[in-house]
Amino acid sequence: MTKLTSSRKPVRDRILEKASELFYQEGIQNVGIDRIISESGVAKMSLYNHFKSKDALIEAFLRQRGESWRAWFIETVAQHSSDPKERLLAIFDVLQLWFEAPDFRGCAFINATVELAKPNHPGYQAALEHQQAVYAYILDLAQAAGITDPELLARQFLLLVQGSIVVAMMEGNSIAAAQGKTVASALLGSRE
Amino acid sequence: MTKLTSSRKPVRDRILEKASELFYQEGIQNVGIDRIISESGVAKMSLYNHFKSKDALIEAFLRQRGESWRAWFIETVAQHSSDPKERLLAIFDVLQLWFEAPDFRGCAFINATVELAKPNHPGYQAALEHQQAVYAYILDLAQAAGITDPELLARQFLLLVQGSIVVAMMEGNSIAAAQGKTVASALLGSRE
DNA sequence: TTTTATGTAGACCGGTCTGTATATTTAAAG
DNA sequence: CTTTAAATATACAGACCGGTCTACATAAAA
Repeated sequence: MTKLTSSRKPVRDRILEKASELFYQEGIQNVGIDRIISESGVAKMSLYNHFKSKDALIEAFLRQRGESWRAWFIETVAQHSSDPKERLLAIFDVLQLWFEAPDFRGCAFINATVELAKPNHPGYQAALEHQQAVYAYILDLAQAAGITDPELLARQFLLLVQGSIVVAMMEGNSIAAAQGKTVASALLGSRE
Repeated sequence: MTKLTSSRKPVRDRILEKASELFYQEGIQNVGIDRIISESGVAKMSLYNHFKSKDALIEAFLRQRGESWRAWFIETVAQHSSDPKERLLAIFDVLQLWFEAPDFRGCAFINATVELAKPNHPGYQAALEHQQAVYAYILDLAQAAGITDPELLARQFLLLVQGSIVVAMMEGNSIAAAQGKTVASALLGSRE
């Protein structure tokens, strides 16, 4: 008969999945290796077989989360509209959806830079690359929308996005998203 | 003769001073009690004589830093201009000054909420109160400037301020301040 | 001078942390 | 059936953590 434990998925995936959940939810430093292995039902040696250290696991967590978050975000924005300019505004509708998720606890990458503190940590670089990727995505939208000086607008939007995330996290509600959208509207409107 | 050690200032002040420096610079969780006592030249029992626990020390650090930061910020903005509307823009000039300080490592209160994670931590509430105080200050300026719907503008500015801080911290430079100011200008301009 | 308060020095405690070593089981491939 | 690779369970090392305890030094107040 098949195993009773939840060992359907490969061991590595189960470790990374549980680590992602705990790291994001409770903070990287507040979650120990023992928590991860016990809650994912895996032996400690299996973890160190797939990841050479906790730092390596942290980096894997950040890189995987970066990819999946951006995929979700870009896809959801695309579903809101096909017009680039409308998509720029839809960014804040999608942010609001995110903020309202019960497990929302801010941006994993901002949080990681705060917690890891040292810029030479492998996870720190992953966080920077994520922020660059988000900027590149907004820049794409701005260029597709025919905005003059799209780089400036993308940077302005980046500030608004990050500001909304931080305020939403600290306050524990989603009203920052709608307020960010009003600023975004003003920025787009002042260019016509 | 007077003591050779740097025991000019009261013990409690020396502890709090060094704790503030280390907590902000390297992160609360990355700094242990032993570091604080050794670098401030104080006995461990003295620390626990003045603060009942590390958590209490963290809270004291945040409350003291909140007061002194806001005092510096408000004063420096005031020096930039006496006109309320110009002061709203000067916010971002002062932010830039802050970002360029060699020891800048983001907002101690955002960082604290990320690190402490648990909203029932005594330091978490202190961080929320700081954010409220900053909002109240911006609201004051907006009202003095005769802005219509000053509450909305203050919230919009709060997003910009927090966004600028986060981006400046992650990137390690101060260009987010000037870009935040362009958004602030657009917001004020679109109201005339 | 004696008392009292404050600070120092350092050992020490229980607990937790990351990471390793070892011995055993499982299961698939030959 | 045998071999081989992967996962398990568990003990353990070594460091570090927050926090307590005790013994001693200092200095001002009585």
